[in-house]
Amino acid sequence: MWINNKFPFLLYCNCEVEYSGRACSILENGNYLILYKNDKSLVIHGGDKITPRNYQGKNSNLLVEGDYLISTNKSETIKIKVIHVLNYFRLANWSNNDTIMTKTEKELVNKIYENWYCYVGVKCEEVYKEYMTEHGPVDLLGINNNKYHIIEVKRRKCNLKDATQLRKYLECFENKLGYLAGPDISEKALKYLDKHGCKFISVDF
Amino acid sequence: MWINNKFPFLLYCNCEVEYSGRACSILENGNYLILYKNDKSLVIHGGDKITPRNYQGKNSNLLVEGDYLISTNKSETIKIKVIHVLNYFRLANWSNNDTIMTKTEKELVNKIYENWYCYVGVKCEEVYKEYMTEHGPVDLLGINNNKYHIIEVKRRKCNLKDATQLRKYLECFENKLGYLAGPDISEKALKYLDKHGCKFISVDF
DNA sequence: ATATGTATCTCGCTC
DNA sequence: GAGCGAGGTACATAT
Repeated sequence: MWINNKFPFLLYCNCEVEYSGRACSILENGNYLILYKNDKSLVIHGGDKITPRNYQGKNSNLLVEGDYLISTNKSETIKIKVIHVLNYFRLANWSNNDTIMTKTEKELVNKIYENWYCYVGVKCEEVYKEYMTEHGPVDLLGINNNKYHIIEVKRRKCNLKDATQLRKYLECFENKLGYLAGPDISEKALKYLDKHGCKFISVDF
Repeated sequence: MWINNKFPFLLYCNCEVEYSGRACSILENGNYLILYKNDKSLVIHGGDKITPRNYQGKNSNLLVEGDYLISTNKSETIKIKVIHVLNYFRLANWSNNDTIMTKTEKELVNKIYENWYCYVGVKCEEVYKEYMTEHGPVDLLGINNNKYHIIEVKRRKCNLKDATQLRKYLECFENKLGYLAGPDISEKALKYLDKHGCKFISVDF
């Protein structure tokens, strides 16, 4: 057989792919790159784009039936008809290290937290990070004289969706003022904030 | 040199990766799989997970400087220090075909559109798909006796975010009734709908 | 080019 | 396991 049960492996081949599960899809005949990883996740990459043509999450099962590779995971199935193998080898000692990120949302949250008055313009007796509400945790909450200052922080340009997310949190308080904080904001989002008496805070790295 | 300027190619190697751009990241030394595709996109895959450890969008530039691979795209830079090449070859005739999907949100929208009374329970003189409002297009809008029936459709289980999205659209109308439609709904989302006088419509493939 | 919304989102975290 | 939010989201589409 052209495949053994050793993994992780890489298979570059001419094939066709059928998927059925949450959705359904067909990938017509062509040359694609198939990876079966350490965590038993499966990805099928085409000649362009970053995202795979098809995939299966970790702990998927893979078995060979004649010329077919059959991948199953819960109620999702991928059927690969392998017509011609172009390249096949084990990816020995493939590393599972993760990328360590900086410039995260947490950094921006801390920046506002450490320089509260500078960004919010109101001195608060109490300031909380990740304050839990009925609708989930708010990034920042400051309390001044029984008035609640609620801040939703984004590390990228804020959009309309972010503004509505803020509003969701505002519903949890009575005497309140809402803020959306980030490096930039879209016009629609700014208008929405204005309309609902909320403010935008410009904060960057 | 261990690399020529032919692409698309595949490189399995021991390396370290540094990224700087919208964010910053470091990937410590290990064995990773690097793909440079037809569209000049770059992906660096680790031994687990579906998503790449690092990537560059289409039309990125790639050049070799000694032992370093330098990828640039607009203001984003990836620097790969290649310590040892484990495998390297061209991916000749790599196909750019896309997966053809079925069971999409559009199908569900059409299903409700075609069987309006069956799902909504109200006969409407006018029914529109993708009806444009100040806050963007609503999936479905039905008008009956000057009352507006607004439906937000999801192909998967509906959540709280979906319910708040619906509410955003409702702000654009006066005499209105809101609906969230999908195969299933989370408890919190259902409670939220209830609280705001909206309904859930169960629709499936 | 910018803006907006979807995704078999994926992934991590919390309950 | 379900639910919720972040993401250098990526990607398609409309403007």
